[in-house]
Amino acid sequence: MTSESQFPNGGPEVPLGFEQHDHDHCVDHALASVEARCARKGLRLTPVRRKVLELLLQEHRALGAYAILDLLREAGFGSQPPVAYRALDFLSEHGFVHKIERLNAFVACSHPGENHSPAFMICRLCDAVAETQSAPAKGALGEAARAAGFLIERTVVEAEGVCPACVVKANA
Amino acid sequence: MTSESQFPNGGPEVPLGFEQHDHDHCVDHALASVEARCARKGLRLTPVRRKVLELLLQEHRALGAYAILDLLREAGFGSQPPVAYRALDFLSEHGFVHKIERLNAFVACSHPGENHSPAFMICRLCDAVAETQSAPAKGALGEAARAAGFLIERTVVEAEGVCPACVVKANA
DNA sequence: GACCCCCATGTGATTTTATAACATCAAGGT
DNA sequence: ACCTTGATGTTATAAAATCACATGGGGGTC
Repeated sequence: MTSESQFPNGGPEVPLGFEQHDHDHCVDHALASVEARCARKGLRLTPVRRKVLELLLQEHRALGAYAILDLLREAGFGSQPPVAYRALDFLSEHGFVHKIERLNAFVACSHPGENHSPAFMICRLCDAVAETQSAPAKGALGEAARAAGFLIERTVVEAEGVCPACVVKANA
Repeated sequence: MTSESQFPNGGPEVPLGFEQHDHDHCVDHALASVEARCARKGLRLTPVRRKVLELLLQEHRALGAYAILDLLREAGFGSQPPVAYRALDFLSEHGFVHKIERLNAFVACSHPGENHSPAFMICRLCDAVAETQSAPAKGALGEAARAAGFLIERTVVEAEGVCPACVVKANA
């Protein structure tokens, strides 16, 4: 397995996570991890579903359902919208991909753990998306919910702004 | 001006904010406040824009752009999508209404203050939406952004769950 | 007043995103 | 062999959003 020092100059131009890394390795690793989790839980990671996940991991950025659909077509799968949406439904239901509401687009989950409430940073200049953790129920929102008697089941947390790379470009 | 005790039994059935109140008064108050702010800032609160805001205040829940469009048509305004979207763009640009990304819908802002980063609680059973404040930049997300060098400009915070009224119904 | 510019509105057409409805098919159990 | 269940393929349609271009109204300036 290759080390990240293989890319002294940054490797492939992949913005997600705002940092460079050994991408092939990270795709393989993520796929293997999802396969293992599906096996453990008795979930069926069928060819289409696996392909959609692989595409999202490979692209490593937020893709619209129709962009995914195009890639599926190229890969020889069905090319009608429900094909993509059904795979995305499955994958996001189980936390393997996340929908970015703000972009109507989807990213592969970049966190290994089982349950997490993800938060995203979206660059308005280059559309890069980085995933991180949030604990919205712990802050002001959680307090308001408790006070109102509202039961939080799920949270959408998305920050829009400028990613480090674009900040540099903007100042150049 | 009427006091809220006018509705000992809850008044009109309006779920937003998860509480009952004197709705006519709150609409008038909000409209007047927005008018004042527009006057101060030199913003043009034109008839369509004012009407859209009024409709959202009156309905007091999240409305899709096309629902708004229908109401505009009934009120004698233009009825093509851009009419609604342009008014909504203006109103949300200036913080008088907010878009609920999760629902592709819009609500009137229920907070008077100038700048605020709103957060929303969305009931998955009755679609009621309550606005509250958040400080996402203060928690885990803010920390991650600082660490990554990401500049947050705007945040989307939406909690999905069950509102107090529907919790009661569900237990009945 | 005539002109111009800016901005908002009206309108038709189109694009993008998402779902409904129904037929087919493969895997696993009885 | 039969049935059930869940996944896929396909056609059609709904819902959300934008593009492009024409019209019109208010304020300036000369």
